Amino acid sequence: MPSGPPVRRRDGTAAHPAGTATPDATPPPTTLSEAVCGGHPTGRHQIGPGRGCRGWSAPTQVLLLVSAATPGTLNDSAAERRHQGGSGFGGRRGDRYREAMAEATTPNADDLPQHRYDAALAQEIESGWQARWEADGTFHTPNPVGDLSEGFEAVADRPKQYVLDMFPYPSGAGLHVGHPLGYIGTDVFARYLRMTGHNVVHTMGYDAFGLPAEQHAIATNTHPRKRTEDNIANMERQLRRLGLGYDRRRSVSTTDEAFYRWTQWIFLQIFGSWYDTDLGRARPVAELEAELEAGRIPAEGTNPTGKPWAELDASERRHVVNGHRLAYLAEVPVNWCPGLGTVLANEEVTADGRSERGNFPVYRRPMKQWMLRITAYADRLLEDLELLDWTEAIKSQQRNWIGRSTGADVTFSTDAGPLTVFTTRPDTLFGATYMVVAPEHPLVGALTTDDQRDAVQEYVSAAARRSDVDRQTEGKEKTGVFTGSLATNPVNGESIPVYVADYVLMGYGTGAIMAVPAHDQRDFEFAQAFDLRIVPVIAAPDEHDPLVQAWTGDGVAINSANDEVSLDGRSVAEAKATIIEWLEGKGLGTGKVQYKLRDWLFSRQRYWGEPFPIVFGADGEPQALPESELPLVLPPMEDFSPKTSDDEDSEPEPPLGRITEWTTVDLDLGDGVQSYRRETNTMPNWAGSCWYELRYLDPTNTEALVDPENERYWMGPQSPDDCGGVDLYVGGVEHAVLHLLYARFWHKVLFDLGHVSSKEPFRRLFNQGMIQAFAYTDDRGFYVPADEVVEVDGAYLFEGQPVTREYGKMGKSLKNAVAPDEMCERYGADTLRLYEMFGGPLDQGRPWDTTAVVGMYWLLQRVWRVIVDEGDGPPRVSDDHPDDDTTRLLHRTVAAVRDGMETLRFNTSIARITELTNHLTATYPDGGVPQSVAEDLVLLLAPLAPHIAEELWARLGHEASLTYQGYPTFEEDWLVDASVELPVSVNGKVRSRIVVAADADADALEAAARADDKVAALLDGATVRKVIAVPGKMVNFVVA
RNA sequence: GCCCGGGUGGCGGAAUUGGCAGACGCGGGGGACUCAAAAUCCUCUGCCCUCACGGGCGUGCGGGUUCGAUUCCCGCCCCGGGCACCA
Repeated sequence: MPSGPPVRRRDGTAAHPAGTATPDATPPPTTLSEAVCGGHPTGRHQIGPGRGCRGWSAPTQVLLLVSAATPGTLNDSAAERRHQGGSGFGGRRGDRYREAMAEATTPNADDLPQHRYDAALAQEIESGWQARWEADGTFHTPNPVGDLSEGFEAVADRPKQYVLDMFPYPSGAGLHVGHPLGYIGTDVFARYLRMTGHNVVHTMGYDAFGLPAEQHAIATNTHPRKRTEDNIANMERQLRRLGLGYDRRRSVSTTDEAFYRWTQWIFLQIFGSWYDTDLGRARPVAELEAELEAGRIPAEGTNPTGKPWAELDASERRHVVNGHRLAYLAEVPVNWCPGLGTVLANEEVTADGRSERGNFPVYRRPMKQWMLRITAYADRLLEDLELLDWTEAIKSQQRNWIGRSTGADVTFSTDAGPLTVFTTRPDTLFGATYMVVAPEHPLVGALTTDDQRDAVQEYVSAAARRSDVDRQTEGKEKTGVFTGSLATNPVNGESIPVYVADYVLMGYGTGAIMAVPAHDQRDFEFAQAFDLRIVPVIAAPDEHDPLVQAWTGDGVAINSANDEVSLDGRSVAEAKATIIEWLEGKGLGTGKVQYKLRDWLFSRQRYWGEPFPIVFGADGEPQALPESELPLVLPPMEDFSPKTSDDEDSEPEPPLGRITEWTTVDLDLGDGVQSYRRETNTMPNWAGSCWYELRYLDPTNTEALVDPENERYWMGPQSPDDCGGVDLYVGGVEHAVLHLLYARFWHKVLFDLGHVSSKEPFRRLFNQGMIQAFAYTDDRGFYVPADEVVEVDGAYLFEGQPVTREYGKMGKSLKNAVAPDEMCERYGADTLRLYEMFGGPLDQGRPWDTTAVVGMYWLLQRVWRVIVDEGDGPPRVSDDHPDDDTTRLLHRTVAAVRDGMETLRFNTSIARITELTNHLTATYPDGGVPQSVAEDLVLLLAPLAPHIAEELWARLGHEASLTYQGYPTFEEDWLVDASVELPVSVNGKVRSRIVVAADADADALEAAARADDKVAALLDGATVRKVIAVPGKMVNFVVA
């Protein structure tokens, strides 16, 4: 390890490198094995009396790290610091910030202890250690191979852990205290893992393409790259200040050319493959071409000429192959958002038909756009959820979005030809009394009879005019028109009318349904409105009124038999199986699985995104750019604003299309040099986040997106049934069906093509809660700055006027944001970290309460005082052995703190550390805490409050950072008391307590309980019916 | 409407999952030290009755299982989130 930055003594007289002994001091440990007390990683840091490694303690060993980067602060005396206004306010019970700020200067600062842990000292410690960690590369983690592999052999035997945060969009507003909740959580966990002997990869990057940067750039007339880089720099500064232990060499931004080169490369892999449904995986299109050559029949709809492969020309063949690709161009109904000037994915449109970003209206229109065939993976995306350690909430959202339904396709005959429907209830086929086709159904024209033509045409065009928004807001009243045609029910030969109605959607199933009003509520409502027959075919319970609503529950089939098959008496499940078998035998239908998931609309008409590595030849068919052309760099532009409009019928115009010198290019793609037209759309901002976790593992690799060996080491399956992936992924719940579904899809494509060994990108997902805060409105309903509101006798006042309190998201609009920088200045980053972790389990939302932060500040001050003499600064620990009470509490604390760490319930760890600290201040009011106990306290605290822990560790005589120090361990023997106090209850009510030996058996417990005065009094004269004595738990007497 | 979460003091939250409800912290009350303050420390703080001793009630509500329920079962209520004419 390189030596640290210059180290200053507190009085500024002499500088020594960290851990270097002052002349009159006992030398500090100099070798690694000495310093780590038994040797990390496999060795455990033993606590308790009698362990071999004694700490080193000398009064003159007063080391304080000061940032090398801020030499100006080196000569600040404590007194000077105290006049800078930041100190002296945090420690007064009951103080409010504003009062503290008002008395910026503390009277007679020289009287204050020189070594008090106050805000100024905390910041000095923090910036000093942040600088040293950075200079030492403390959090650099080696890879098995490649550029970052130096030093891997030394850690190769450790278990690995990949701890990941959802990387942020670098917003211009900067962070508020709600943002880093998850980052602090992963940092605490990663630090704990390092101290328990793991090789931990942990870093942070930026998801920087997207609309806000572009919109802001347009507004301020700067290039989005400039804006993005400024925001990233600011965010890095804010995060650095929190002491987050990242391997910064691994940081990436999705907007880096070196990064999006590989985003484009992955797109080419997707474009270059097709989904083989027989094998259930993606394969390169070259293999498809070989199979087509060998006689494979092209997939339905991919060969409009109908000619055999051998007779197709090059362009026609290209068209056939393009129709199979996982990335394809298609004219489909898309979400057109004129207000943003771009199309959007289904996932980016809200339920009421508006854009998730900007809240502009979205219209469905057919347009030719890039699609990714995520539907090919619907089954695997659904099934593999079972392999994941995710919350049920997120899994169910994904299941819901994928929307798998099993049922059957059934074909009815009509005069216009066969009409196929999808149904999940083929068991109710005998109850089908009419049919409905969607207004957009291709058979509508053919089905419509002359006398119905006017009515149908009017209905269809009215439906087309209405946007999805209108259809939704009009409620669920059923409308429709009879087409004039009849269809034949294949199971009973009945003629039933065919209607056109907009409650049937073209985009799901076949766009046509068989209607069973007795057993489907929507069909029931339509049948009521149009006076259609309702034939029950499932026996409903007596209390069900068939005239009020459909019976959709279970039951036995009735009225369901023809000459060949009878469902009568069978359950729903049996009836389904029976009728599907019959339909398949007759060629009238097939069992079918249907999904709600649609293919992913992947193009955007925006500037600030990855350009597609695609060109179009003379035949208009898309072709891949050769890999040698990557990265295809986003060309510079003066005016990159999108063409926005409020006109629903406007046309998308990608900004890149305006750079005529860029849009055409001469290339040789195998047919000699020809002129090609570039794709001018860009990728959606989800592209980079679909794979960034892989790039962290090998950020400098120029040969591959990630070296397979590095991927296998960090993300590969750990056992035969393991899907592999990141060991812990922490982020907000808002990405349940966007990023998390897209990333899984890309990862599975890369898996199929052999680029990764893990089936899933994120093995374990943890959703951190959101920090919310109070906000206040005045009598006009306007928000007032929350930090200027005061509480007086339960009322809230702003500038003397009463205001109304609300509770909501923290942010600019509610004027209730609190910046982490402000907390760092008032208390230090360690206090902020502790406060954020103390609020509750990481997955729970919580209110922000600035007045409560001080509790954690006081805790750190107590910890500091346990170890450091506030007046002169030397450690005030002793070489004494701890007494048994202290040792026992220490072991219990260690056990509980470890448990909290492992379950991500850091709040309980902090509570236990507080208890230990309070015990030490009470037991050793005048100092003299045994050094071994002090060291364990510091190590316990280290993942949570790393700066103060490092500083105390150094002051206790250790040279090396404690980052890789072994975390304290406990011994079971110390967890049990010799005697325990147990409750004694009579008829379930606790009446007394007895003290017995911890291992007392049931008889001994009962005897001790009966001997208790209070219990004896209660039992006197009563009949004891039963005695329950549970050793180690309690005694209960049941009396008459 | 359907699907997921979740309801514990004034507040954030603990409780090894069937065995002392309320750890720890904030807020609040009282006190020590001090000329006074700051800093620090001690102490009380679920609700109700009682001068007190003590007693009663308490984990959203109502039932049930059990010697014993915050924990398990049944039925409701409320809050948060997601989906929503998906056949």
